[in-house]
Amino acid sequence: MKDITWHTEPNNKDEAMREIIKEVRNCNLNCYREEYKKPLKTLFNRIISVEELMNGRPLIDDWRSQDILFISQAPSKQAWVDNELSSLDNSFFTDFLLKKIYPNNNSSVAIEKWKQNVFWIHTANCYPGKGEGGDKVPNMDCAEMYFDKIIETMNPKLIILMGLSATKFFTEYRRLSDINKKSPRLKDILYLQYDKQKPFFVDSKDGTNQYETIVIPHAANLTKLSESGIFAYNLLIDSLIDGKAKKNEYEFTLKTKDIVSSSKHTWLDEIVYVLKELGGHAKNKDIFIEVEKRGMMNFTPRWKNSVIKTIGLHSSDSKSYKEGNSDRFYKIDRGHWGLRDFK
DNA sequence: GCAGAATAAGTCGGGTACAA
DNA sequence: TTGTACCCGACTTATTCTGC
Repeated sequence: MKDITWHTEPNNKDEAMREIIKEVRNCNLNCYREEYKKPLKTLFNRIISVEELMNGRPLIDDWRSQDILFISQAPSKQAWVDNELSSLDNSFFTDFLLKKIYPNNNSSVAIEKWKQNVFWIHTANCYPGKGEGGDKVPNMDCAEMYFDKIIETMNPKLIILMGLSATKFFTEYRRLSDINKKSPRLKDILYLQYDKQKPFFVDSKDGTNQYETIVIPHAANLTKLSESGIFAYNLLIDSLIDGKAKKNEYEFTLKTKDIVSSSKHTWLDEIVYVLKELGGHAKNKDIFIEVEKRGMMNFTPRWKNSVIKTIGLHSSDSKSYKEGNSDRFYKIDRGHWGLRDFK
């Protein structure tokens, strides 16, 4: 990770943000230019020439003292050549999102409200070029240069990460809460958010601050959203919608998952619980009585063997101990076991 | 490029048999 | 009664394929 040093006095926030934007717009690294080899056609049959692509400039939102930070992958080709955040006038915004967030306003008022609240940046500020399928996935150079500067200076109330590319910078350095894998799939991130039924947090670079963060899937296919994708958009709309009149104003229905009932209660869980109940240690006979009394488990004809086997698998005092298992129990005597971390 | 489906490989928990 | 070995099925994770 590149070293970034950026210190901002709170009362200089507006000035500092404008400095960052200026720095982005004046960037002369000319990334991805080798990708612009032939003209490209847009969805509406507009032909974009190589010269137009070459003349594009790094694209970043204007500063209006917004308090929400929205991060997506990269500018579209038309946004790039027009040097305008096209997203502000595409159908996803005007026909869907803005209508849900500002149901009582027309499109132009809704867009203006959105612009006043949301500061929009990309993982890459330049158009990354066209790949075999869609646009190429940008590298992390821009993100590494600017994300922390912007977050630390802006101190946003909420961060919205749209699509896999936007999450990559934060998962790469384990800064998205509850995500321990280095490159998780977007699907898994969305499912975890759905499972928790609440947003994530992104840690600041120095770990002293946390920013509430919602991850949403790319909006290209709203009709094919998974349940976790629908939840993500509900969470977003719920967070952005103003005031208390927010209920029942959007179409998605939130289905609450019964997390408790889906979590599995294993023999290990049961034995640990029972040993705690029995004062941190007990003889097998007493463990059996307590387990039977609780009636939480599946009692097969040989269930007592399962208890003994499970203790052995999780005790380095046993020959059955399996390397890599948690070492939860210690042997006091034959058929007499204690719980290691009992206090 | 992205997401979902299908498939393969690996891991874990549970059940049973049997020896000490 | 206790401890261990073996087997099986369920679940998780990784990889590949396919369609948009």
